[in-house]
Amino acid sequence: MHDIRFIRANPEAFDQGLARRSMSAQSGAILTIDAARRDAIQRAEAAQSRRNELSRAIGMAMKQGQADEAARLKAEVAGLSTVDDSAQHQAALDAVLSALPNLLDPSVPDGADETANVVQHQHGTPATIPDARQHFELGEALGLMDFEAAARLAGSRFVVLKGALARLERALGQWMLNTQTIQNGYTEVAPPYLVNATTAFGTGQLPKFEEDLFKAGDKYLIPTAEVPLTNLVADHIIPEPSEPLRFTALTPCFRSEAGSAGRDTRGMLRQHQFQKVELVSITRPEDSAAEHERMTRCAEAILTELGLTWRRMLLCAGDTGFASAKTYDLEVWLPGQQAWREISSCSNCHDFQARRMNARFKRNKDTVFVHTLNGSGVAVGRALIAVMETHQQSDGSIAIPAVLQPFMGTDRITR
RNA sequence: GGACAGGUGGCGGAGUGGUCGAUCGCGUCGGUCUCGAAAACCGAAGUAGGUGCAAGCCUACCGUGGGUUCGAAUCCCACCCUGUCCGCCA
Repeated sequence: MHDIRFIRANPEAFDQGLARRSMSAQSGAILTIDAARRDAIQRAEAAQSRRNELSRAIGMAMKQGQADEAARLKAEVAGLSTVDDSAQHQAALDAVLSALPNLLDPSVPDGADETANVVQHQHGTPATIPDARQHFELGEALGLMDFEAAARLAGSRFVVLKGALARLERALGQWMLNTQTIQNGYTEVAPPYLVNATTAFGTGQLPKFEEDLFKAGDKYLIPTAEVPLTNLVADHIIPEPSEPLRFTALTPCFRSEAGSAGRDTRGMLRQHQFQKVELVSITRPEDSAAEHERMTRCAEAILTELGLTWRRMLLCAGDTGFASAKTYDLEVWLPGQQAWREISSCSNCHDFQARRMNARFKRNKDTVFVHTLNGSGVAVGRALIAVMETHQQSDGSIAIPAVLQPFMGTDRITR
């Protein structure tokens, strides 16, 4: 959500910010609504003030037994105009502002799409495995990955994992969660997987992206634990966070994948349901940039310890998400697919979500909006894919990374 | 799902139609005292919007939304949430 006062004071800067996202100028239309809104407020409040004044006088007159005077004042109140259309103008303003994306951090490069993203760092070199197979080929050959069964049970974009692969998914989730809590100091949270509309609005899923969510009754299935974790501070004035608040959760995530029909239909790269370890930080404004780097490193360490080849991408203007001011994507190399694929996305949202959910802290006399950050630490389903394709053996078995062996009870998955 | 009881400022808890944004306690902040701290004492402090160079002034907010009234934290209606008991149930 944008600060109307910022737009009022800096209309050109605001429009230039939108232009970086290939959006047309909005400040003119916004300020017109704002002017009408303030005019309506002033008229309504003036009338209200006069009425309050007369009401007090009536009370006084009645107390002193001056019935005639009271009656005269009542008649005067009855003649007062009571129109208050400020709420309509406010609603119109909110509708416009809540649908506009966050302004970008100055360090974000220009560009229209992912081709303009910038490689920041690369760990390892893409392996060329002779006759490398993709994860679904490996999984089906092992008899532990069943897309047909999932389709019968639920439909497309689901998978059934069995035996050692089901256990591998569980091992990945447990190990990642342990790492983020024990080593990196995040507080483990077990949040609801369904949230109400207010919560979904707070992080920016609503109103613009409702079609991406699954709905159950009047609730929404979370598309990421970012939604409940970030909203933990919604509507709160917290103590000044000299050290960032850090939350993590391992949850299933549910996405309708509306609009991605035909993309990544084979395998379990793009599913309606997947596990993810999410990282969320709540910081002071001056701390969010450093926290963004720290959070990204917390995700990167996971990939390194799993023996994966990865690179950090700084997303360009056109590829940065709605609520984010700056995003790093982590991509892993998938030897079977011979491609880099996103496995984590770490975003600094500045105060954009904080404004939507009214999350602040107190500093001296001021109430200040917090900064919110979120990142995958990391996506479990995609980590499973990466481990399978990276550590596949010529006989079709999968070598288990050392860090996962205690959770697996074995160093290899075989038929 | 049914029956009761509740939802008030960071927390606890008063307040049942007329200067109530709201008594009080705890906690917080500033000060006095002290070498320093504690205790004690004194004082300050809600959120948002509008307006003004500013001091300030105005408006709204007592779960949410309506209603009654000149006037609502207080009365009425609906809904949401919490607690207790009952029913059902992993």
